[in-house]
Amino acid sequence: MTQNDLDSIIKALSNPARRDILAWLKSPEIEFPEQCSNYEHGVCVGQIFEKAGLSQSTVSSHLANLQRAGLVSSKRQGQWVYYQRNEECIAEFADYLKQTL
Amino acid sequence: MTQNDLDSIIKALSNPARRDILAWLKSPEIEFPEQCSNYEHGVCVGQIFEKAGLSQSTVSSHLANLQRAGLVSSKRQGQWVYYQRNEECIAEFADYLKQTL
DNA sequence: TTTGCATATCGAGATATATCGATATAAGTT
DNA sequence: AACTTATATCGATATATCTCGATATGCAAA
Repeated sequence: MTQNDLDSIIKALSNPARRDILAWLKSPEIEFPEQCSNYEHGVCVGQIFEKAGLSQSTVSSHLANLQRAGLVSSKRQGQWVYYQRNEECIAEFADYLKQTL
Repeated sequence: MTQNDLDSIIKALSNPARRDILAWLKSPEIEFPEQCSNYEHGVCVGQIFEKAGLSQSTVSSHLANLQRAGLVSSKRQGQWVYYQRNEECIAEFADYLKQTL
């Protein structure tokens, strides 16, 4: 974990909307019951948008931010783009912080 | 740990200068060998200021920020104010994050 | 009480972040 | 091809953060 990785992750987490999104993605079935498709690759942007109470562009921007930090990954399926947590990165970050903070 | 606590802690940690200071305070004897007094209550502002490469007022502001977040505590001894890590708060935060992130 | 040192606070300017609406892109539908 | 839906990008504005120098405050020494 480089200082740059750490920096982008902490900055990503420093925004409450992004923390909310990351938390919601822990339980997609519970947090996004409206979604028609399965949760194999996570939750699509529209679902998150509806729940977030922010504009579509803002939500998209937050998701891009989380992805740049490595905290989530995305997969396009037709018109939709699904986002899911990158548990490996998240765990590594939490461990690193517990170790070094 | 309330959402407010979490928010102020993460925001405090989102700045690299503040992360540096917090890291330095882990090993005062090594990082601040210049300090004349003992490290009982931590390190005084002037020492941190000299190491940080930032203005005195900026360093003071960063320390106040860390303290508001609960990550450090301060004790005045005569003219000097000593800052030290609040290990309890730091550990609680790291655990909370590992649990809930 | 005046002077000097250590730290905190204030006000201003610069940079970063959050947010939105408008629009572009990508894919599916008719 | 034209139209609709889903998402991303762009440009603008508002707010927050970082940083500084100047100054205030707290304390100690002369």
